[in-house]
Amino acid sequence: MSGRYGRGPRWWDSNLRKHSCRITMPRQVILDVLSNEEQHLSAEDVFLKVHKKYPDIGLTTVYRTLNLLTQIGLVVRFDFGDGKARYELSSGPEKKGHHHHLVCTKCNRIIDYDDFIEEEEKLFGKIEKVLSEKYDFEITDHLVRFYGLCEECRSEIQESL
Amino acid sequence: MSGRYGRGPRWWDSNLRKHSCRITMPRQVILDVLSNEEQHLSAEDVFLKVHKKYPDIGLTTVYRTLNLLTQIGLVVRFDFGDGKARYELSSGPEKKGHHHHLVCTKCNRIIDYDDFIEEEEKLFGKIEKVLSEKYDFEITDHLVRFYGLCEECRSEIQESL
DNA sequence: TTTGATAATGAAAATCATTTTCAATAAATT
DNA sequence: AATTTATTGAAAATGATTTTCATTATCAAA
Repeated sequence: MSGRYGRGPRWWDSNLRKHSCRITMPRQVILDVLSNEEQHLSAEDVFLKVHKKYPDIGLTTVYRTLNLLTQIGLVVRFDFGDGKARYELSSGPEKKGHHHHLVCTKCNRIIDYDDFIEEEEKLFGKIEKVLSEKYDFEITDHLVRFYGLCEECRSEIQESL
Repeated sequence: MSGRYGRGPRWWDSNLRKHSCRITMPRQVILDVLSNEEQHLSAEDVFLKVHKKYPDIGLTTVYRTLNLLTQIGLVVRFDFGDGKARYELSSGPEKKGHHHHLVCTKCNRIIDYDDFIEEEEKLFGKIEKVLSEKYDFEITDHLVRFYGLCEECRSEIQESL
């Protein structure tokens, strides 16, 4: 509810307008939170951060906004299998760019990496080409994730022996 | 509830015993369903198939059993982001072996592929090695998924223009 | 700038997949 | 066959997310 959001226009305004979405305070605040955050936040994480400064913004709106932003492509949604979805800004000046994940199966820590080895990027292009032809499938994106144990969890296990 | 399962012992019996799990009828039936199925079934899918022949087996047991089987490694669980988990036999004579997925973002169809191009397998070994060292992370598994539009959905879109 | 149409919001209720509880039952060991 | 204890099913509980609906704010037009 209420008022206008303090700071000036943002780079995503045009993005919202393009999709004929109104530029509202909750949307601005939620995008601000996302753009100041390097981690993958759940809807509730976003809500809590938003709530500190703007207690009037409800959880429902956070969900609705995250869905909207995902649909128009400003945000990417990940499911890491712990029951709650995570969201991350996908484009714009603060964007992270394409990256892959390391997921610790013990503590659920997620490490992003985008320092691909040279062959990695080249090969994905090639794989996508081969697969599109073989399966008549138009590939638009890919997801790569490595599962295992992070250093901390490994040492915990060591100690308990 | 009730009775004993008709057919003789199965290859997974030893697997269950190893983990001191009892070999019960619901478990046998659920494993039979999974081993006769090439698709990725949701818990409810499994329940419905099981229910046809054994209406006494409840949905709760299906969930519990799928969790158990996942824990002992007989089953792999996937989250494709549509809100329900999918399960698939991971080992044994009928097993599928490691594979990757093509996911249609329109109709949610999932295509499995395991006819990797030569470089693909080689490269993943290499990437895993580099990452384990760089991030001090012990990699045990990986997940690769390509998103896009399957042929049918593409032609639907064509027609609607 | 004010106005008006309508998109967006918040609170509460509804959903939906999955988990927990608990008393009854069946599997394995004796 | 008897005993122990894991497993089961039904119903209730949970937790994330969505829907409903009356109210409010945004933006385009006057």
